Amino acid sequence: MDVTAIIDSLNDAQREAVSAPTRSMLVLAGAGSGKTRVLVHRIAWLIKIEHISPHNILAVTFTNKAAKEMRSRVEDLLNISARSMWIGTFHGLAHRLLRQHNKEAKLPDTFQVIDSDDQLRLIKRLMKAMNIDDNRWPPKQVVWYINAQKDEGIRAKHIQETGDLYQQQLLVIYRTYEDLCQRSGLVDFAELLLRAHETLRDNAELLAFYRARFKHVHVDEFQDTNTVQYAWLRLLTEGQDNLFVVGDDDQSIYGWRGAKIENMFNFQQHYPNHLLIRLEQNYRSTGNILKASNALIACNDGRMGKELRTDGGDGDLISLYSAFNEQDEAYFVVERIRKWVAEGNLRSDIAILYRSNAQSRQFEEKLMATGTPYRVYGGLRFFDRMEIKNALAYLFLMLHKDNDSAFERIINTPTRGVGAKTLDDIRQLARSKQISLWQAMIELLKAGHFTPRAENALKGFVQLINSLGEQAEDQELYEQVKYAIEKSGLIEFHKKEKGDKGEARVENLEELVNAARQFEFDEDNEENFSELDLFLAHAALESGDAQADDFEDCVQLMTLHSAKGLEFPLVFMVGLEEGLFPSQQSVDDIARLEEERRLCYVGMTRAMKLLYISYAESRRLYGKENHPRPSRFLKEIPAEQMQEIRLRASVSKPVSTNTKAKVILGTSGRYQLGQRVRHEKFGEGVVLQVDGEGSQERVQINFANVGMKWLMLSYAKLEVV
DNA sequence: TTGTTCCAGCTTTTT
DNA sequence: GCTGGAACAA
Repeated sequence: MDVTAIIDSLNDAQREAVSAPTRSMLVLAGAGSGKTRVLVHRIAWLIKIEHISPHNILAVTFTNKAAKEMRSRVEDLLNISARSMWIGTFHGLAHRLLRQHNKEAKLPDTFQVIDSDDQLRLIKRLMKAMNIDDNRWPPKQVVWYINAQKDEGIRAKHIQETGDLYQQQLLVIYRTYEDLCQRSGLVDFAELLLRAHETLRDNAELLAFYRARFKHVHVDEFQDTNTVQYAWLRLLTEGQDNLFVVGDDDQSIYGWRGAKIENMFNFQQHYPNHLLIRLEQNYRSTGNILKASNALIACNDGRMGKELRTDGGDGDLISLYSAFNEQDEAYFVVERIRKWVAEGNLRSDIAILYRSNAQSRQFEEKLMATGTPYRVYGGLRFFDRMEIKNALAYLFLMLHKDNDSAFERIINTPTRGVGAKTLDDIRQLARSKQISLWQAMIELLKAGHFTPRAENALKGFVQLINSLGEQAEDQELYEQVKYAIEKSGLIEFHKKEKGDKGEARVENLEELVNAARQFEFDEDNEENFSELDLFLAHAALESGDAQADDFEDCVQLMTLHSAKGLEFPLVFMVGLEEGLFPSQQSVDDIARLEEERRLCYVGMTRAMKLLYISYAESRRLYGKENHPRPSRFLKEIPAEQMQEIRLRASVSKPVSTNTKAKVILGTSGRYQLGQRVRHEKFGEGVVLQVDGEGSQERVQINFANVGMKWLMLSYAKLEVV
């Protein structure tokens, strides 16, 4: 292969980044400027032109999806298998490191990764055992505190005791939690990263080995790295000048999760020899969308500075719709979708983006009513579902009897007659003798401590878990899974659940068997972990997509956060209201407000051709009627790029936006907002909206007797009262 | 052990 | 206004 295949398709800036001689590099990649492309081509360049072995390349991403995509794109481009290349998420790579060097990491070789849900349960249990008031110290806040410390690389022992009782208690819980995890070999997400960092830092030999191995280190979405992640990267690359990072400070939207946008500025200090490259050529959006986005983000201070441009035309103006209320907003969006589809376009090219998940409901209802297929992103992921976690807990416990989280989860699921009293006794003994719940149960059984009923139940449980373990020895992975969910009675248990909920659960369990069948066991995985072990770790680290890819053509609904990295020809950004977007909690803090603005920027730059922005003048939130002001972000978008859409024939009250153009629909002017009319069947009502033109013209009327209705003017016989 | 009722809480969530 | 979880009663 020659050079041309790798760099011909690139623009000048991209080409410079891809083909530069080895040194640290910061690629400031604007939205839609081809940042993944640069990473992929850079790696291809190293392998093909610089003859670097894939073995010597490390690439880190944040999501499993991004990691997979990057690997397959490199492989496609070069037509080789790049298996020996380390590409993965920070968490995945940290896990791999800890597995391979568990001794150096001071972890038992049976250590287990726990997800955030397990972590919360663990903290709750711990606090109960410590008799801590969970009103003063809500477990969620405790978890947040602990993770925030770990993200900063701070252990309990590093924290100074203060006189503050609240802080003091948090610290005590943190310390106890650390001990408990260490004793039972549990590793939460933040711990994976922190432990991986410490392990390298404290083992000169290991560190030297990995520094020698990873001759080139690449990072995607660098603006989202937290303190520990960056420290880990620095450790690996210190003195080597080989850290290649790609990021966009304007798209940093995870500060609240510990991401440090400062890492981008610090990088420039820490790697003084670095080359800075800006990718500002945008291949996604029209000129108007880019101009508007540029203007909005320019309102932020402390940026590295970047302006997106396109060679394409200006395209359509951004449309702004001021809705009467949230119902009306949803109606408007769905109506536009109907038109778009009627014009022969794909539903899957449409995204509805909102600030908070709760906003999806309105749109779902309206979409459902019009029979428009849609898909909501977010929500529970496959491996997070209760039934799946229960099934996995059986497998966990069969493998590691001392895993207390698994024990707690399934000791009475399905119900087998083990009540609170029985469980309390077990917990008590476990705590006082510092042994696992399983061991405590065995001891109490031996001592004949329980009532006959409880004893039977527990004996049956022990037998069940043991028999699963015995069976497993000569079974394939998927057979083990299948056997476990059947023998455990989980299938039966969920079948009994009323409604289609239970049905869905059983289906999910069957899907789990499938997932096990498809699980790719990495035989040459340097360490001799069992297939089941790796499958369970996989389940914790990769939560799995919410739904398996549904190939039906449907409208995409998601939060602005989950839209990052995606693009759609038609985008609706909804709920642009003060208090909602920017969110109430952010308006008093400049740093958080700027993050909201970046979020808005991320949303706008998802749009390729058409962007609709809307807000409601009145919105029901938590059961209360609100009259929010339009979002300040609307005023930051230049009027030249916007047009205001009006469905209503008459404008009830002027809105405080600065749009130049106005598009007024439903112009016949026969009916006006607020006009009283009479329908021969429905009785009297008030006109709420007018929409459409000519024979398509329709009015929405709120009837005193039958509520809101949409009527076609050409059919409905209306009388002005 | 199960069903009921009451009550807080309520942005965003790559792993 | 809805939901999940905890506290109750049966």
